[in-house]
Amino acid sequence: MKLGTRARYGMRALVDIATYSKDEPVRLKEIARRQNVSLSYLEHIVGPLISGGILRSIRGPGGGVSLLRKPEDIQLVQVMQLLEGSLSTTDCVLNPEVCPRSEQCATRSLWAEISDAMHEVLSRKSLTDLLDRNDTVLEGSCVPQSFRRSQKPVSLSGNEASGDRGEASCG
Amino acid sequence: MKLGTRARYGMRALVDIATYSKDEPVRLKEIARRQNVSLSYLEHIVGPLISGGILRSIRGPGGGVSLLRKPEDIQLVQVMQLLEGSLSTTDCVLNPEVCPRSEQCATRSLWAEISDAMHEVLSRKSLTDLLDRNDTVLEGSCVPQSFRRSQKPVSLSGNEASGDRGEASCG
DNA sequence: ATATTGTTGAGCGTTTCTGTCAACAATACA
DNA sequence: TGTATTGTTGACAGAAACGCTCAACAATAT
Repeated sequence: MKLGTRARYGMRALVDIATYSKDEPVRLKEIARRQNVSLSYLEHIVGPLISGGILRSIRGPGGGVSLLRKPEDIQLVQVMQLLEGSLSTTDCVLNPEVCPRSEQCATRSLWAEISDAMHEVLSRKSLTDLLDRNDTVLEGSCVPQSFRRSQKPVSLSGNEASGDRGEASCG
Repeated sequence: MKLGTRARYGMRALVDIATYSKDEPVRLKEIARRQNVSLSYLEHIVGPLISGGILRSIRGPGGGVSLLRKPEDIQLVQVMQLLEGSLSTTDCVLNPEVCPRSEQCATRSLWAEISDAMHEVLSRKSLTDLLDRNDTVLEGSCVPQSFRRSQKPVSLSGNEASGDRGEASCG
């Protein structure tokens, strides 16, 4: 039940934008730099937030992305659905017809309750709830997961293509 | 945030055992048949439940698995942790030290709240809560996900090794 | 002994995830 | 108009996770 990088990076990007976009849009390149995410990847993460009506984008010099609504009007449940897709823990929760046993299933209601619990937490929250904390220190970040797994990734042929960033993700 | 088959099959196996093991243990082969899961796979799913103290196993003829405690004493939160591992949505929720930004992270507390919400639902529930429903109809089940994806799995060289089971999972 | 049943680890094919690259579209500005 | 800048999109690739099978093994009953 671990979240993917899309949800984690995407949510942090939103916080970043809300923090640094006072009147002008924020360049993706800057978000990528501050959040230690590759620009190429961030573009794909931000895409759904734009088409989903959370962000507005402006191309060309002086362009970037900015919030389409005020932070208090951005529901995190919508953000999560755009970033991660449906929040339901099984397909049968949302689409009972995919399973002939749905009506009489002993476990389906449990999966539904778990899904609802997550949904409820996110329904109660807006982007503002992530900004209340006084951590404007968005620069610097976490050791990426790959660094925590094996003792030595060894980095064959001295390739440090992703390692030279040094740190990237986590929360 | 979809559950894997381990959680789904494992939970259904527990319900199956609670239903069909009145005094004698239940053979894995029978659970596998009723739940439409392969025996080989079920063995691996059941393993953690045995080592985790949920199930007792007896080898040899007349053997099988049975509940080590009464259903009302089996907390679903423990079952889930054995089947799925930690319920936390990110590593930093449980181990803040994996991430230097944990203390000041804008998003970490959100991930923690979601994790807690799931944890709380499962903490309130025991296996009994899955047995209350009068669906002893555990036989037959769902169309496996692989059947819903492509139109035709095609089954190269007429191999129906897993296809001849016809249906398997879902809830 | 032998058949039965659970236990464990290795491994394999597929899918998903994470991320990169390249071509492209739109805009600002000279 | 042209050029640099910025976002948009799709194809793709490597890595990891997932789902599952197989085979060797251990324990038990008869």
